[in-house]
Amino acid sequence: MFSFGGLLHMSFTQHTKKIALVDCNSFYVSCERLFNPKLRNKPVVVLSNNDGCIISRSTEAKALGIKMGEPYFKAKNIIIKNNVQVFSSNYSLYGDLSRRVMRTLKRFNSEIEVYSIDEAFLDLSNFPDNEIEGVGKEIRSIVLKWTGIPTSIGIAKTKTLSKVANHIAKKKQSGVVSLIEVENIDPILEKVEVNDIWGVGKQLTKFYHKNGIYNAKQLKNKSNTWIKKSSNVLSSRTAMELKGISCIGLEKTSAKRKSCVVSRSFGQRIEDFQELKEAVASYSLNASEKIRSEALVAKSITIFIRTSPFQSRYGFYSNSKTIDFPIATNNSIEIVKAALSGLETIFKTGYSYQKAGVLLSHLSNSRNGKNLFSSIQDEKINTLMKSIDNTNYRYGRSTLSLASAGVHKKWNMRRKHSSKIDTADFYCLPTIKA
DNA sequence: TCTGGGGTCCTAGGACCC
DNA sequence: TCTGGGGTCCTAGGACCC
Repeated sequence: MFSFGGLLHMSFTQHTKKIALVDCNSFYVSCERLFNPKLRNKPVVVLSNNDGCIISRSTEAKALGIKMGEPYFKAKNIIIKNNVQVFSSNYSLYGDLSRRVMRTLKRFNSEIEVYSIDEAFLDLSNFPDNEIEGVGKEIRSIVLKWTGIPTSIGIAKTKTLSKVANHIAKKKQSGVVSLIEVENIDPILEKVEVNDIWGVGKQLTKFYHKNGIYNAKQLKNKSNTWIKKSSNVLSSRTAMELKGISCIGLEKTSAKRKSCVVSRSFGQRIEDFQELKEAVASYSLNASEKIRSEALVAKSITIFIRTSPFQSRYGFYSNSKTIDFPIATNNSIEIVKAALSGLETIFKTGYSYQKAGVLLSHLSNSRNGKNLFSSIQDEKINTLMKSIDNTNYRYGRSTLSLASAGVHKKWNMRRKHSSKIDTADFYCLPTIKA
């Protein structure tokens, strides 16, 4: 009896599930700071594409009251008054640094889930409970030392709880919070507002508030059947996870993606059909190239255009058209052709277009199910696509393009504040003046 | 003047079948 | 005149994430 109980206890402590969420602090700002140490301890923001919104803020910028996602022009006053440093986003830099961070994390457990450009879940169940906080601190300091990127780490029994822990860690000096050995987490959950829970967005917040649920403790204690009945399975999963029951597994193998979108807001509004065609052709080329690089083919394409939803005085117009390919493809020429024919059907004159995009969907592996009709013609096209991709890889995107994608690209997005740092491009190395 | 982009999953409801 | 019911599959749209 005794030994049985002991065994049970042992196996239990050994296998306590421990999920860490490692999240880079103000990631894009941290990346810019890495190459410009003068930015340390100063307010810095990074803008979205087209210099539209603020999507990353340093602690100092947050303290000034600059909001996440706020349009740049609305925050301009605060920015100028406080000499906030502003950067256009530089995704090739951030992507590169992200890979360095992830590579470092893999040293602690090769099976990690890279959840986004600046976040990863790690399974740390193999470490003893009472050492877990120390392990977290170790991870944090190694990542900082090897990549220069500061992180926050939350550790708990489920992904949702590790998000909560991470939320708290962000405000702590040590940057690491573990809920593993906390006997009763209710007092902690009580301080977490329901809208700050992972998986609870605007609509659910509204719904929960209507039902008297304002914090994570209240959601945790709500009956599961009620949640499932009045909301959906995702919500009930969230609640279970708050209870400490793991329902959302780690996705260690990066699954093949199912769709691929390329869309942009224009630097200037477009009224001219010809220009719109150029933009759509250019996005189609990008999307085709992307799926080719992942050895995927698309079964269908959706083209969409719209005017600005913020300037209704000219009338709002938004439309899309989906076209199926007879045979799944990743051939640029075919994809551009379909995109332009789709565009013809939805374009209306008299509107000032603000944004367009293409969505390739029903993606599948290009090597499986080679179709019966593949011919010498197809082989030729494949060879052509390959050489376009190689050339563009070597000499920069859009060295080789299709005429329909245009040359002048008046619609190209604004990037007034780029740091122009590209860790993968020799010509972008910073120059040092003697 | 100026408001991002790229994903995933779930569900309701329609189409279709027997 | 009366006009079933249950199952599956697919898709569009919504909600959420970063």
